This record gives sequence, structure tokens and C-alpha cells, in this order.
Amino acid sequence: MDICEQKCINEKNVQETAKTIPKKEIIEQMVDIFKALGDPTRLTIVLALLKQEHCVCDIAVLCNQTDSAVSHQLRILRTMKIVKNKRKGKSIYYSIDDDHVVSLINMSLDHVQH
Amino acid sequence: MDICEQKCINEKNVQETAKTIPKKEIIEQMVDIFKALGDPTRLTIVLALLKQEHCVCDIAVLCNQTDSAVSHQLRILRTMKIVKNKRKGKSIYYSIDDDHVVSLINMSLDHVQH
DNA sequence: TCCTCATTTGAACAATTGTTCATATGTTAA
DNA sequence: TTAACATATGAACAATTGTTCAAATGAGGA
Repeated sequence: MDICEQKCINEKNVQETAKTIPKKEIIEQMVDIFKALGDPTRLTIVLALLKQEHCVCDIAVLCNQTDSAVSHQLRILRTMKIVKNKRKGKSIYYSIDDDHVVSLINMSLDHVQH
Repeated sequence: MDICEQKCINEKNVQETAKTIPKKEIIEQMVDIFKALGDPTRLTIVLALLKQEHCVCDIAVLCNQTDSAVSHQLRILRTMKIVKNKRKGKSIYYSIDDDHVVSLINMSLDHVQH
């Protein structure tokens, strides 16, 4: 905040606002969620699972992607606790594991369609 | 959906879900919003402007970034209609231009702090 | 037990993205 | 009109990210 002294700062306003900005870690966590949803493949996966659970190869078909590509993205979504999985016979079924994400998606849908 | 015939598809479920997935363009637009918020500098900018309008160099201080870097990111946010700007004397003041984004951010804050 | 098949993994590559630096623009105030 | 200053821009670079391909797991069913 005081790196360079000859700045055009409205010192007071900057200080005011600075107080309201969340901590770096909080921001990083928010960024991570937005990043997770900020990719067409991953968003499509989540949109699909919003309807019902699916196995990896079905998701691949729904996304028009390789099983492998989908698996990579599912790992990311799993790591972020956005989806969870369970085995059923030979296949592994993925489903949504986070209600907040559902709200985020509905809200962005609203925004796009408004 | 029918590229490869020997898939382990639950044909029925896939068809069902396919109907509920938004069009490609819609998905792209949603992705763009999430991408816009999925960067620490841009998210910090938006969080700052949530409190009050600021000029570029004040934002730069708040983000610990170069005026130039901030300017680049502001252009992206402006293009996406997330922020708007107006001149006041020598400086250009930026502010939030999209209420949906405010909701998105509050929701992700919720999620992180849960 | 062994074979099959769905899923995962790792490395490599291509593409996208953010920041930096130098420079350009354009408005204000003298 | 001009000098000073805030902001914007473009090119270059580094870093991150997504997809592909080949190969490895590992559980289920024969």
C-alpha cells in the first residue's frame, strides 16, 4: 500500500476499501471455485450431473470428450469436493457433492438468460 | 453421441440428461463469467469495487499490481460488462455494472466461509 | 484364478492466459 | 498551447492449463 509515494491515491478511500477485502486465502478459495466452473468441459460435466448421476463414459459422451479427458477433469472436480463418486458394478458413478455450486450455476444461468 | 458404438452407455439416461444441458453458446457465456471471476487480480478488483468506486491507480494499490496490469484486467471486466467507468477530473473511476455478479460473489463467499 | 473392461495416470504438447515493459493516447490544468 | 499526468495499448515472455496418447490399475465376473 506504500510502495510508491507519489501515487494519485485517495488514501482515505483506499484504506476504507482495503478493510472490506477478504484475506488472500479466502480470495484464493473463491478463485478456485470460479476457475473450476470456468471451463466448458467441467461446466458441462457439472450441468449433466445436476440432472442425475452418470458413469465416466456416459459423461464422456455427453461432453463429446475422451474418457481420459473427462477423467482428468473429474479428478479436479473431486479434489474440489464439487463431485463425489461411488462404484456400481463395473462402472464408477459421479454425482454432485456441493449445493453451493448448484446455486452458483443457477445464478449464472439467470444472468446469461436474463 | 454415436461416435463409438461399443460404449458402456446407459443410452436412456444419457438421452434424458442431454435434453437438460443448455446450448453450447449458453454454456460458453456461463464459462466466460466464471473465467472472469477466476483470477485473483480480477476478483480482487471486483471485491474492491463492491465497496465503492475507485480510480485505476487506487485499484492498483489495492491489488498490489502495476497500473498497467490492472488496466488490462479492467478492460476484460469492461468488455464483459461487469464494470463500467467514468471520468472525474484527471482520473477514471470504475464501478460495478452488474448485480448478478454481486450475487455470485456473495454466494461463493458463503461457500468458502460455510 | 485369470481375463476383461472401465477408469485412472503420467508425460508431452498445444493453446490460453497474465504480467511486464516500453510506448502511445488523451485530458487536465497551467 | 503546452507540460504533466492518468490510463491504455501492443508485443514479448513466462506460467498455467486442457487434451491427447500410451500404458497402468484394479475391481468384477467367468
